[in-house]
Amino acid sequence: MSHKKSNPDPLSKFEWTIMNQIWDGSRMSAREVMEALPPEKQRAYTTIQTYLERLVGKGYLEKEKIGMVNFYGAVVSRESVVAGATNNFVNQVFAGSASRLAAYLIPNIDLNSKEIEMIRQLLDEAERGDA
Amino acid sequence: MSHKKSNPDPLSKFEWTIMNQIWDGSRMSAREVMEALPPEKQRAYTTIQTYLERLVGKGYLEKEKIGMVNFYGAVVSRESVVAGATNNFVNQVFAGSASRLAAYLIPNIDLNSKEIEMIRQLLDEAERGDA
DNA sequence: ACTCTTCTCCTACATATGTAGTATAATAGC
DNA sequence: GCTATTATACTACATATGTAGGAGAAGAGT
Repeated sequence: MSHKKSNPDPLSKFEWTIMNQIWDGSRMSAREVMEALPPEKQRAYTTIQTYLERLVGKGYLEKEKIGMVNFYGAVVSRESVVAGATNNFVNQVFAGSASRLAAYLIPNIDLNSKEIEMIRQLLDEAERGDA
Repeated sequence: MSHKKSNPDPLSKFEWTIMNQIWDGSRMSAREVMEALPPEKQRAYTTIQTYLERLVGKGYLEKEKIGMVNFYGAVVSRESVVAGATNNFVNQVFAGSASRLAAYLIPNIDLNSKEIEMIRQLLDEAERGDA
């Protein structure tokens, strides 16, 4: 199998911010998204609306009007978008070598012992080739 | 220690392409950069020039004119830029959790046994707290 | 019914990014 | 010395991204 259905246009910085809210929650209105944003990411209400509409245009969200209000829900899974973005990032920054990224990452982040255990676990599985 | 000297403006996609060439090599002219680019990244000669100049403007490159020709060299280390970009990326896409990124990464990339060993090694060191 | 609030829809605009053309200067070959 | 090549400096322009204002509809409170 190798037909990787490619996602829509890549997400821009603030588009990620919006999408993260909706993926964390579910179907949300502009107001709800706005209220869920942390203080440093607050924007004008109509700015949120603009992004929501652009994301519909790009095929990331669908809109459903209930009464007077539009609700927006994700139509692409976070997983697939994250996968695509990670790939792009690795290509851009680590010249395609994900293991180079891993090698960079591990010593440079704070991992607690539980996380370290978890990663060991994953490595074991990767080694055995469990999918 | 906590004064992280923040890099200039973030690099855009094609700016990364250019910077990677220069980091891979060293001081290069526009023509040299152009010739070093893989076929799918070929652009008009003046496009390369434009990027080089923008990168000087952003503080990533310095320009030295030798005879008629400008040569461009990096003034920020690849490491620091990669570090910054990785941070931004992790924040954007993995909501700040690098271990979540690791958890995503490990099962999703092909690691050969040498790389797996290397990462185990790194985990051991991280655990012991060797800097 | 009138007013305040809160939506939606549409429009606008600055800055960033991708992409390259033109005019002009220097140089290398005949 | 004239011509072809190649480099620089400057200008241009489309699309993307960040950001938001205004007009007008709908509903809430009195």
